[in-house]
Amino acid sequence: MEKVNLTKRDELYDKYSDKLILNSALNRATVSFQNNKNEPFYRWLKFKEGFSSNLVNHVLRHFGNREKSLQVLDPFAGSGTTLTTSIRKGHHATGIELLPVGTAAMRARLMADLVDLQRFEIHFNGLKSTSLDKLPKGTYSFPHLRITEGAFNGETEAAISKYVAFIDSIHDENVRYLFWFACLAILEDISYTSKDGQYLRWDYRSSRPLKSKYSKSKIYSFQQAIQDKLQIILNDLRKRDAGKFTENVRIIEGSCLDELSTLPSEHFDLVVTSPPYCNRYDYTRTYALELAFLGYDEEKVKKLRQRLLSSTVENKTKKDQLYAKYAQLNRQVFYDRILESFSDQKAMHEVLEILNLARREGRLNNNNIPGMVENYFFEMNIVIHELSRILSPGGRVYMVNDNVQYMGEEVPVDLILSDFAEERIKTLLLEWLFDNNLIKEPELTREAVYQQLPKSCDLVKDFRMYFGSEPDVSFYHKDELLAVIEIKGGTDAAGALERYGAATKSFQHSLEASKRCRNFYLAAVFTPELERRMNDDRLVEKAFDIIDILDEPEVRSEFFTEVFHHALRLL
DNA sequence: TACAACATGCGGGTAATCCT
DNA sequence: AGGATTACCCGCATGTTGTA
Repeated sequence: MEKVNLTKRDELYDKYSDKLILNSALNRATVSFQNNKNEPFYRWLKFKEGFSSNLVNHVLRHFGNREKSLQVLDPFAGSGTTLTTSIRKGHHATGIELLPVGTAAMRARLMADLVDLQRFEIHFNGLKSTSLDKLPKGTYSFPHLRITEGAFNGETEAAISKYVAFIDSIHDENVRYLFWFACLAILEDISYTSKDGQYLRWDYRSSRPLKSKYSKSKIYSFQQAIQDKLQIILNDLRKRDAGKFTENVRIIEGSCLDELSTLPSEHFDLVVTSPPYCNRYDYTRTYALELAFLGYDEEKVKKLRQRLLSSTVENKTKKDQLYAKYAQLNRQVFYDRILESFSDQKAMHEVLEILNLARREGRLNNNNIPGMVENYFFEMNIVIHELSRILSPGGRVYMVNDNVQYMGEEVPVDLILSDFAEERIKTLLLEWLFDNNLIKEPELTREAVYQQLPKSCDLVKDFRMYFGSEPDVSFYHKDELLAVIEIKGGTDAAGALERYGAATKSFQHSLEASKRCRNFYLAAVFTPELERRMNDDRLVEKAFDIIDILDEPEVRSEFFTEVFHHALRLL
């Protein structure tokens, strides 16, 4: 075995070991499309990469019953499960999606609100009563890409042509769109291909020269598939809910790397999303049939591949264009901060070093893997920073992701991304200080803080606040230490005492530095034993539940009162 | 036994570098 | 200089395994 240095990833695991939890309510079926495949509306397009409406419902329940309707965002909206599920519960939803297959599915959902049911049925009955072979041929031929060539047998290919000619004669725009979408949704079923992670896998019956004999379970005839699909759509249309989707959903077609920066700060309460994984899957290839049907040629497909969040070995870096974009927006500081936190991510750089070494020694099966991993985290870092800017106080992000392995090296995607996101509570403190005009530095603006958290900050009346790691936050008046805050986000009860133990060291230091110092302990879990220990030690002036601070305005204001009024006497 | 947000590999073309 | 060799990029494909 080769000798590798795993410390940086081990350190990251240690840092977050008490925050990792297993939740048996969220299983494989929930976080994938499986739970959705028989659900009305969701089942129109088999969007394998999606998660289920169950997951979104779980998150909405977990987020708690709020009086007001929430602003929900999905920056990687896909076929729109987050949006559809959220508005059903009375919320407002915004979705960003670049893959045209996804936006087509969401457009179909909009049409579902608008379409005239009777006219849909008339055309459906018309189609059922005539055999497709008897219809005129028309001029349409399926615009194949290189990698879709030979995906259909002759009969199916002809049927598609005739069907497209048939729907061209439908005058009602909404009905026509849904009929067109039905065809898009059955392309895989009627082809020799199946979507298989990174590429299309071909059935042995196709005319392609293949090394292995893969047998697709069932290849449907066009007539059968289209009728089944239209029937499902018709059944679901009868369950539509009076235009709610159209009224309460906003769909943005584009890349969230471009679009998030156009959204207002502190606007969204909840983000539920599933970004692409760092796993080499190339959706421009698995969705090649659909893209061809949508009119994408080779060139357009290539361009689309490069615009998507980097998750394939063929993605080139977007650093330069993102720099140019933020320069144009006059937000270089934000971009620089992202660069900084990116270069500070030691576990990721540990992985990159190992992968680059392997590449130099010829041990990688594809030499673009290090570049892909780097691009992925750089772009995701931008997404996370933008999300933190547009999230309202108390807002949360729920993200489905997975860790990956290359050459046996695990990349802890979840932890790296958590680390990027951890500054939320510090931002909250700064926000409160701004609200109460307690910040002295005139050049430190609210916008600047969202872009870059300062390491320290001068407050009025000779007070000063420092951000660090041990302690997380400290307050001085002139040279005297007056208060420190330790933040422990772990959620498992078993680790509660261990986390407190680590914090006591920092508390003891602060008391040695200044007897008047007040210690605040913020944790996500309090056990009876922990309460007893804190009572005995008398190190902690006051303890708060992090979740309560984030969620309950009264607790938050009590926390601020304790810190700024009682401990610091700043007010 | 079919199915997977799973994991790893290969061939051909071109650019870069080496060698005489 | 220019032919030979190597490195790298790009596009496309197959192999493996746990689970329901």
